[in-house]
Amino acid sequence: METAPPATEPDEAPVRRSRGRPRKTANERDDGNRRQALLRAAARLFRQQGFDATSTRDIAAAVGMRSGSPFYHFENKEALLAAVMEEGMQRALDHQRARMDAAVAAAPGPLSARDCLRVLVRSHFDNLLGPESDHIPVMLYEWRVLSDGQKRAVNRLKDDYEAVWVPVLQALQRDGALGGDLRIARLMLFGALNWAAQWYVPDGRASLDDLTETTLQLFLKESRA
Amino acid sequence: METAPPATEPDEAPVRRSRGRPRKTANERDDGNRRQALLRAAARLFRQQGFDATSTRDIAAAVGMRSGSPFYHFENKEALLAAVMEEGMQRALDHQRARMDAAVAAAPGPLSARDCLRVLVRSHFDNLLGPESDHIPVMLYEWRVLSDGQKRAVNRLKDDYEAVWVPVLQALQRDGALGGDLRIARLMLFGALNWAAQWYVPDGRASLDDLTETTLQLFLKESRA
DNA sequence: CCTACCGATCGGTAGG
DNA sequence: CCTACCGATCGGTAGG
Repeated sequence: METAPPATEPDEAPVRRSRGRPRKTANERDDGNRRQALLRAAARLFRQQGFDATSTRDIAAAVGMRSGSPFYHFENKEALLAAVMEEGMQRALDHQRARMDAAVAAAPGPLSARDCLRVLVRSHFDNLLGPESDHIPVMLYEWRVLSDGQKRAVNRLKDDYEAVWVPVLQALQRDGALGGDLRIARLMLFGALNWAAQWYVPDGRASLDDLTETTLQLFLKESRA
Repeated sequence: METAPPATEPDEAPVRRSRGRPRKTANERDDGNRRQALLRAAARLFRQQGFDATSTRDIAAAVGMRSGSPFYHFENKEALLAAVMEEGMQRALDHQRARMDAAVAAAPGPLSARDCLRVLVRSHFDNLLGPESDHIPVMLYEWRVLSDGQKRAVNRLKDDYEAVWVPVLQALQRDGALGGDLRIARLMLFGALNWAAQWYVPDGRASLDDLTETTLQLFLKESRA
């Protein structure tokens, strides 16, 4: 069953007339707004209480809807969770790319592997711990709820995300700056970073920049070169 | 309401007579068996499916009980979870101490900080990934379910567990073998280790010894000395 | 520890 | 997107 577009204009539509060209597809725009609101509320509640402990009624109430209405936007509760994760991963990927591009553009010469890692770690902390960043923790801690097909969809994005890291870690290992088996080193690095979702408090003693510096000091040795 | 001891002997009691001194408190012994069976089944199911997704009926069925019977042994579902975590933490602590004592006894001279860390990491992997080791992953991933009082009880054990690590990490940092802020380094180290509960498969390519070696190679630099 | 049961909650739907 | 509703499941209990 697909979600059909609403057949009628809501009668609480804004009274103010649109100037200039007509608002295209007021319904669609509203639809997008409500859908986005649901995703944001779901991400926050899923993170705070867990997927199972959050009822679709909780989510509906958080955005001022009645209990049945979320199912107008999402086929079921699982699909809502999958959408939270996919959007989170897509945004994380976009953010990572933007940060890398900006760093490359800002640097006078080519970036060292060390500099690349700094950018990747810093943007990872943004994605994990920054404002409005519940999506990724939800992905990390509610993974098992997804169906196999949903996992595959999110995994495609995760692969893209990790693909940026691999050559950087390889280069660091070649330089002797990173020890251990590469695959396990990567998993442990992500573990160290992702674990911060469990203990980091934004107003605490350390900023995300501080975390980033500590990460580099902890994981990198002096290069051979 | 407290769980009262059963007023009657179960009539499926073993027919064989006890020789020697009478089995003291046959009920108690049986009680312990059933309680232990519930804890094991609960740990396994909580880990596989999550706390909320596991019904007390699932747990009862797993040990051959009817739906209401777990509540003879545990006041409620939360208390069962708390017991799983407390037992897991207590056993982990015992295992850690035994491993350390054995290493000290086996060594010809005093243990280096590096050797201590190796023992601690290795025993941590046992606790996290070894056979019959669902309790600790459950503790890591269902923490938020506990009440404040339950958290406090488990935290006392966690503090004891971590207390063994702190001087070792301090010594390594003094030697220049460990970089970064000490508190954050500790959290990141535990993150790297604990994350393995998400990806490690026992029959896979790496043994727990392999994981331990990679951990040391990844986190430790050459000592200054 | 079982039998029999209850009240509450929940995901989801029909129909507008 | 709301109203009204349903079937299923669940944690937990009384009484033996």
